[in-house]
Amino acid sequence: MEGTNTIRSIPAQTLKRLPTYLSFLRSDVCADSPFVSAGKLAAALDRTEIQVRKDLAAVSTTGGRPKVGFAREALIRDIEDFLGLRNVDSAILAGVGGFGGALLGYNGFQNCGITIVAAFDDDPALAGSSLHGTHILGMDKLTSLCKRLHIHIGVLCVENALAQQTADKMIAGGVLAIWNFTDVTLQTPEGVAVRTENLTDSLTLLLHELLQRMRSEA
Amino acid sequence: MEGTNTIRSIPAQTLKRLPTYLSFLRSDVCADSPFVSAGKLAAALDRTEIQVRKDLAAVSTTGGRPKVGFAREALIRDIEDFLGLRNVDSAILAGVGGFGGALLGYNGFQNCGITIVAAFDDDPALAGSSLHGTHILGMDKLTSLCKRLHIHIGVLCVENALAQQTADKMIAGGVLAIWNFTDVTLQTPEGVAVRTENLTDSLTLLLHELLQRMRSEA
DNA sequence: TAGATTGTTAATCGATTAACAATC
DNA sequence: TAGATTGTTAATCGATTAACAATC
Repeated sequence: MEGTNTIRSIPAQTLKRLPTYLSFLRSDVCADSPFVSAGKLAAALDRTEIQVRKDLAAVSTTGGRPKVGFAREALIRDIEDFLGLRNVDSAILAGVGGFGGALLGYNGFQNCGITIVAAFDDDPALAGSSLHGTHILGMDKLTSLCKRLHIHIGVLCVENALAQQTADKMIAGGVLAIWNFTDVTLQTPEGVAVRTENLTDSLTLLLHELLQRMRSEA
Repeated sequence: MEGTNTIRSIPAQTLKRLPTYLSFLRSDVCADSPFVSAGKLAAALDRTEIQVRKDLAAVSTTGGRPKVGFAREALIRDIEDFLGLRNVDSAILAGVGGFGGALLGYNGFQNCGITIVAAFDDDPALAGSSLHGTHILGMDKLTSLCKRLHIHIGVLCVENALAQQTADKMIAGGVLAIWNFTDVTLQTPEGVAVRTENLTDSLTLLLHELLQRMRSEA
């Protein structure tokens, strides 16, 4: 119960919003002043001021100054620390078709301190080539390479039918976090973190919203 | 207050889970039997049985049969109806670089009944060409084409810096639903539905989870 | 009948919002 | 001082879970 090393725990919903705050704080829109108020963040991110204040209170170490706001730089550092960023890490990517190929050219990895050290694909025509500066290897090399280089992050962009087995290969290689771009709900052991970007589900929800609006308009 | 035409309203969190149920029900794993139990869904999708039962109760018109489960086909139809799918609709896509290009080859659109009728890009080298069977036009044509063809859905894949202004063009053309693949929080009028796939935020949360697990392991 | 499964009502839990106090 | 903004405590709201009844 004692000790300062305990990991602070914050509401799950607050956690989800932190990256949004972070990217806004880092953006040009904020760069003009060394201070940002909760109200300004709220307006830009389309949330209530009270919610933003509470969220920031949960992670800010220095707190804000009445009438002034939060020191931008300090707040950025607090959020980064809380999220555990500022760690450079390596990752591999499986499935270079369509999406996977596009992701190899995605800046976001660098912004998050991630380097894609290799990509894998079943297509023999691709093995040996490289894309956006990343080498492509056969899928059979995935597990061993992850083991050898102690890779903990895998990006999964294969077809749905291959999703589970490819995830299994990653896990066998020691991967602990999977960024899942397939539409499959992966079955993984306890220790493995999975984040699924299910585009089909997401599009479905957008269409639902559209339809509702068109209905209520009629 | 009276009348059967009122739109049923369900919890927001239930709504979010419906597409997941739907895609599982449609999948091969379910095809062997005409019935599915809440327990089976729960196990496959990593949720509690009680939650699934409550969610299904909210949308199922016929209800389930004790000891048997829900009729698969009927349940699929109920969810589709509720979500307002089974409407064919047209969409346009802006920004054919990286992601946008990959999305043009994405099956999910057809599965959701969406046809991408045109793509737009600022790069003059691309205008006039086509990719994955979709014509690419200059960005200046976006608004007028949307108006002319009564397009209501826009997919936004341009660079962050161009995000807002491109969204504005879509809205000027009558687009009512934007699928946003940029990292920008768009400012849009009331009537417009926006769904943002902020990959950077999502990756950030995955890294956070990874770090927490590695910490607690140590 | 017994057992599996659905369906519903009540209890708990967590998140958001509101109200207000504190401070520069 | 007055006003803007933060910070905290209490009230409301919604979602999840638990308990149990209903049914094939």
